[in-house]
Amino acid sequence: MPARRPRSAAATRAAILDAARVRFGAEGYERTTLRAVASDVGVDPAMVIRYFTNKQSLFAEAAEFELDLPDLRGVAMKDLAAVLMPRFIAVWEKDGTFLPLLRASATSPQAAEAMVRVFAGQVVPALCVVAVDRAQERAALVGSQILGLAFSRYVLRVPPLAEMAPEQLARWIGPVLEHYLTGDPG
Amino acid sequence: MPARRPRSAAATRAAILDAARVRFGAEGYERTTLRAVASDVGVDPAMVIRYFTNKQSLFAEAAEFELDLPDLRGVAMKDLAAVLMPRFIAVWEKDGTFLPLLRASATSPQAAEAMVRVFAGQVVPALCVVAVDRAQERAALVGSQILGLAFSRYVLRVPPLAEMAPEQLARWIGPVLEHYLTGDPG
DNA sequence: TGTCCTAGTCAACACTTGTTGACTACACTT
DNA sequence: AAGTGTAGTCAACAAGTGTTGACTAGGACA
Repeated sequence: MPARRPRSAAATRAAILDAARVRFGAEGYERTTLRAVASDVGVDPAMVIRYFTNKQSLFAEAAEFELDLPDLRGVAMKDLAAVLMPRFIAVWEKDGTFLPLLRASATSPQAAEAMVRVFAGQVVPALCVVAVDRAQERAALVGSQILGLAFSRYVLRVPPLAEMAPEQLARWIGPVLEHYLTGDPG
Repeated sequence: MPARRPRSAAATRAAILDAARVRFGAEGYERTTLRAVASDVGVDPAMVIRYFTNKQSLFAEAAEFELDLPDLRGVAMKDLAAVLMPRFIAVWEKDGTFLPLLRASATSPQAAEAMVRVFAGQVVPALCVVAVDRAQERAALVGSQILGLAFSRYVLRVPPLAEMAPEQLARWIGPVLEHYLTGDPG
């Protein structure tokens, strides 16, 4: 019998959560199996249920995250992208929680709702201080571009976008954000 | 025994394909079951296999589509969005083949590749006639915005975007396309 | 030493899925 | 009326899923 060296409950719970994030992020909700997550951690599948009761609950916890957008007051319109882009990229690439949610939201209505909540709760407020009118509309447009970028870069891996440097990306996106936030279409 | 009224093979095949498109579009690849598709058509699951041999093949056939982008030569830059947007929206809303592919590409590498192929084979060439240099890069950026829009509007159903009129959408997007196709960031 | 609590395993359940192969009703030919 | 090809059904398999409940090693404490 190989010596069984029990860690603390909190440690395994955290390990499971981490593994789940990676798997959900790489393979999406349905293709991620509890058995795979468990085996990543080197633990019995039953443990996953013990600590998270459900696959759905596990996902819900794995997909919760903070964007931590900086305060945009006092940032010049033309510098907006340069300020925001690094933050977005950091969140995207932490292989933490964004990708799982993005992937899952394509097929799961609940995940889609969660995504909308993140958007409404964190992106819209941050942009409200720079968009004078029709904030919802403007923020949604900004969101659509940001989301499309994430999808093209990390999910589809469209060559030119997947390899583009963050600064270059910011230079392209900058005028677009400016347009969405201040432009005035009929 | 209720009278069994066999249709032509081609007819059922087509019916199955249609049902599959709807299901794949609404629920994604993994959550779509052959049994559900079959029951939509009112037929035995075995028929689906008989005509398509595989779930994967069924999907592959269901997700093949033509964008039929118009020839953009002679279209003024400022009218580009007004020309393109209706075409995109038509394809998106036909509940034909775009949504299945978009949804599936979030979790299936093959679907993602298929999406990239559509993009490289149909979007890039159409835009090449209006983008002078760095066509790949410019087209990819345009694609990211278009994709993000589709995702926000049809998958996430972000309120302001889901309900926006196509013309309004075109007015917002217009300057962005123009920027991506003609702008010059360091 | 004996007794709990806790982190963990084990084996199995109930169910769903894609897929198969053998069978059957129907309609048209002869 | 007999026969034949085709559109379709039926029942089942094999594999994999989330989930459960009963059990066990191992340290802490009395």
